[in-house]
Amino acid sequence: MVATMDEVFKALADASRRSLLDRLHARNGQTLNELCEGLAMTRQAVTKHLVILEEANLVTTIRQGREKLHYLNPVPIHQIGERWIKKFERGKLAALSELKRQLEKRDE
Amino acid sequence: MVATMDEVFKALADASRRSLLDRLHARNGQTLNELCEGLAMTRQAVTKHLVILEEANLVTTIRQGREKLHYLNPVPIHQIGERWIKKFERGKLAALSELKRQLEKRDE
DNA sequence: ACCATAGGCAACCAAATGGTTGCATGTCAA
DNA sequence: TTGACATGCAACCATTTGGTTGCCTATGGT
Repeated sequence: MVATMDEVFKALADASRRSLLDRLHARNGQTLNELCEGLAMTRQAVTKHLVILEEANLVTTIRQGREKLHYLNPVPIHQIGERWIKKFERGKLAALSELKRQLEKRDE
Repeated sequence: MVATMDEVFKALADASRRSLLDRLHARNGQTLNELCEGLAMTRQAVTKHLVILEEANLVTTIRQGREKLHYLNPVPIHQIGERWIKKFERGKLAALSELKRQLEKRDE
């Protein structure tokens, strides 16, 4: 349950998994079969992706009878933004101007 | 040179590569050998990681004599934040309250 | 000119990844 | 209670990944 940031990054590395998050973002609380619709993948492949997303705490599930409802948990995504991306925003301009300076120096 | 968002996500998925970005963030414009220092990895392994970071446009290099200087390019990181993460920030509260509602419903 | 230094290239390897098929289990409805 | 439907589990497979070793090339200093 205590997903590491590494698990989140790894979970987000796959386009199919990002697409599943997109689908849940469009409509939350879908069943496995609903999430499979229109995908060029077997149900079992989707299950595996969903397990990885669950382990990264990006998706939470609720069993309801024979159905399993999948809910997007945006918190880890938000944390990536706060804890990781923002670190690189600071000094962004400084880094770029230094790069520009070096690129110009190269052509002297 | 036109790195896809998929390349960026994949590049960020590896902890060693994120650590290399951290090092460049701490001190920009390092050589390959400098970036290797203190790492439990051969130089060739680091080279491979740097190639992946370059292909994702996260790192730009300048050849200077026999040295190759590596510069962090924070733009793709910023774009992930803008184009991808922000999408999930919207409706974050809505998603969480819906999840809470469902969790409560489960226990009835 | 020579040698140490910085980096590049290629072959190879084990493990992880993303996918499949086949079968088992659990639940709802007639 | 029986069948259809929703999901779970496990074995298997090809490809990708992250790493290694060994050798080659290029540049700078003495």
